[in-house]
Amino acid sequence: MTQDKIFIECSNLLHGFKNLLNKALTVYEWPLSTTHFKVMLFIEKMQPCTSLAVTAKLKRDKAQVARLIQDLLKSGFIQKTPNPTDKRSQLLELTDVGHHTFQEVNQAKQVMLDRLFEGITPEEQDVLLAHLMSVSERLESQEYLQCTPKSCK
Amino acid sequence: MTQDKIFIECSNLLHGFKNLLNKALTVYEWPLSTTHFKVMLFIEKMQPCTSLAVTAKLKRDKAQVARLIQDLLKSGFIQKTPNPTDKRSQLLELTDVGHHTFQEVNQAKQVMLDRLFEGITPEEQDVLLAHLMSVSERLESQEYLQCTPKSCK
DNA sequence: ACCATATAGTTGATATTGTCAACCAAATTC
DNA sequence: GAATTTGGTTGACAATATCAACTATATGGT
Repeated sequence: MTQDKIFIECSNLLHGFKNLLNKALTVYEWPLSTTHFKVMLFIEKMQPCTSLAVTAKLKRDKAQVARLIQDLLKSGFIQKTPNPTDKRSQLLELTDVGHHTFQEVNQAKQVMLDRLFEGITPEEQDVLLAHLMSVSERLESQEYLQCTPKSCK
Repeated sequence: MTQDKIFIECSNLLHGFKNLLNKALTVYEWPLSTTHFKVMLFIEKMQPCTSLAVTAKLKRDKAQVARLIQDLLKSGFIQKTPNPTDKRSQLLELTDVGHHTFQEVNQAKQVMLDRLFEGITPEEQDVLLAHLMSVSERLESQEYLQCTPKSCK
C-alpha cells in the first residue's frame, strides 16, 4: 500500500513540477517543451555528449530523443560537431545562445527546487535519492519479474 | 543537483514500473492500459467513488478521466449507479468480473512491488513517502512559485 | 420562488509524449 | 571481406494530456 502510494506520489510530483516549470519556461519565452529543456540539461552536464548518451540517461526511445534533438538544433540552442572517434556519431553541445538561455531558465528552476525541498535536509534528500535509485536498479536488473506468473508467453 | 536527480529518478521509476506492469497486464490478458488499471485501483479503494473523486486523486484532467472510465465501462469492469445525493453524479464500482480480474492482476503487481522494495525497510518506505508528499504539498500550495521571475504576465 | 453562479460529467479538437519497425552508414567481429 | 553490431534517422501510430464548449443539476443570495 505504501509502495503504491510512493509511485502515485512520484507521478504527482512529476506532473506538478512539469507544470510549474512550464510556466517558468513561458515567462522566459522558451519556445520548446520541458522535455527539450531536460535534454539540454543533460547535454550541458555530460560533455562530451552524443545522442545515444542522452537516450541512455533519459531512458527514452532513441526515436524520441532524435526528434527532441532535431528541435533543439532548429532552435539554435545546440549544435553538432563530428565525433572524432566515430564517423557515424556526432557530438552535441550548447551554442552560446543556448547556453545563455539555458542558464537563465535553469536558475529559475533551481529557485523553485530549493523552495520545494525546504522542509527536507540535504542529508535526507540524499537518502531519498538513494532509495529511489535502489528501487530503480532492481527495476532494471530484475527482468525475471516480467514473468512472475505462469509460463509467460 | 540532488533535487534534479530525484525528479529524474522518479521519472525512471514510473517509466520502468509502467513497462513492467504492462507485461504483467498482457500476461493476464488485460485489454486496457496501465492507466486504466490505476483508475480501477482508486475505484476499488475509495468506495463510494465518483468520477470527480478519481480526477482529484489522480490529479489528471477530468476529460481524460471521463474517457478512461468510459473504456472501463465498455469492458464491463466497472458499473455506474445513480448517486442518491446528487442527480448529476454517478457512483462507480467494480463489477464482479472487474473485481476478479483486478484482484488477480493486483496480486501480481504486489509481488513485483515487494521485490522492488526488498532493500528498503517499511519504516524507510514510510519516510520516503512522507518526504515525497511533503514536496508534493509545497508544489500545490505554493502557486506563487509560478511567478518567481519578473512581473509574470 | 427566482436568478446567477458553481459543480459533475461529457464531448470534440488538438498537442505532447512514447513505441515499434524499417532503414542507412560506419564500425566491429570473425 | 562478408556478416553482424552499433549510432542515428525517419515514418506510422498509440497513449497520454490539455483546453474549451456544453448539458444538467445544485446551491446561494435576494
